[in-house]
Amino acid sequence: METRQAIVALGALAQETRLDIFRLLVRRGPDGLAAGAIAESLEVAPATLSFHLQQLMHAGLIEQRRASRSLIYSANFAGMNGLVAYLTENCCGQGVSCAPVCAAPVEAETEAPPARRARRR
Amino acid sequence: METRQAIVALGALAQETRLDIFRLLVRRGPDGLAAGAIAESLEVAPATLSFHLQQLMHAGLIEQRRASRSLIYSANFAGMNGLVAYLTENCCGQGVSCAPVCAAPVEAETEAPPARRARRR
DNA sequence: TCGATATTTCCAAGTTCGTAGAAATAATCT
DNA sequence: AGATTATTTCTACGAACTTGGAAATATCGA
Repeated sequence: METRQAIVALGALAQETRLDIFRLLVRRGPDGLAAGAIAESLEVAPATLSFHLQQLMHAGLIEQRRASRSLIYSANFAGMNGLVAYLTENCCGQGVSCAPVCAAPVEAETEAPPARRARRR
Repeated sequence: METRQAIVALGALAQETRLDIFRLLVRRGPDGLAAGAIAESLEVAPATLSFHLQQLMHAGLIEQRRASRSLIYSANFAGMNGLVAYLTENCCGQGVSCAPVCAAPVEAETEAPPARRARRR
């Protein structure tokens, strides 16, 4: 993922309503949710929701498909994967671990900065 | 990390100049870089740089320390860790993998890996 | 085709962000 | 103390963002 694209994705998630929308869709999984259902669930005006959905679409974080009259939105996990990958690759030190999910990311041999076990005072 | 804090951190990184600053500091490692050096390296006006540094500080993504007349800024890897943890936990499907570093997600602990014993959820 | 439903587009506020010149503050050196 | 260096704070302004009412568009059912 390029920096330009990462900035768009970060900006898309850096907004309360949009982050709520995205988290809702993530929890919903691949099935997704209709725009109307999202609007009702989060209590957002239709026009406002549509605006935010487009921002998330443009950021490559959600996908859209039509089911009859409804437009179903779902999280784009590949897109989110790309963002997390960008962050871990560009914004986390190589030696200094920044990946919380797995203990041994790539190379673990540099010194450990937060190693001192300061006992609680 | 709470959602409110995550939004602040995401917003801090969702800006070209600030992302440049942060990536520079990450590459620089724990030694960090003086404000003046950052301004020169990125060609940003001092007042503008100061504004962005405060945003990053407020987001908990960088740290500040004084060395003589200079203020040295360095990346806060723990803070970045918290952000990545929030994203993987809240914005990535459980079944659908979204962690690119390691293929097998291992019961992600909440935060603060090497610190004291982690709190139970 | 007509009416009903689901969303988007258009538009007009009000709000927040990004920028940088000038002045102020902090620390050091002679 | 006075001069010098390093950053921040104050300030202002244009740009970008957020919101939602009203109208337009798209699809479906009768």
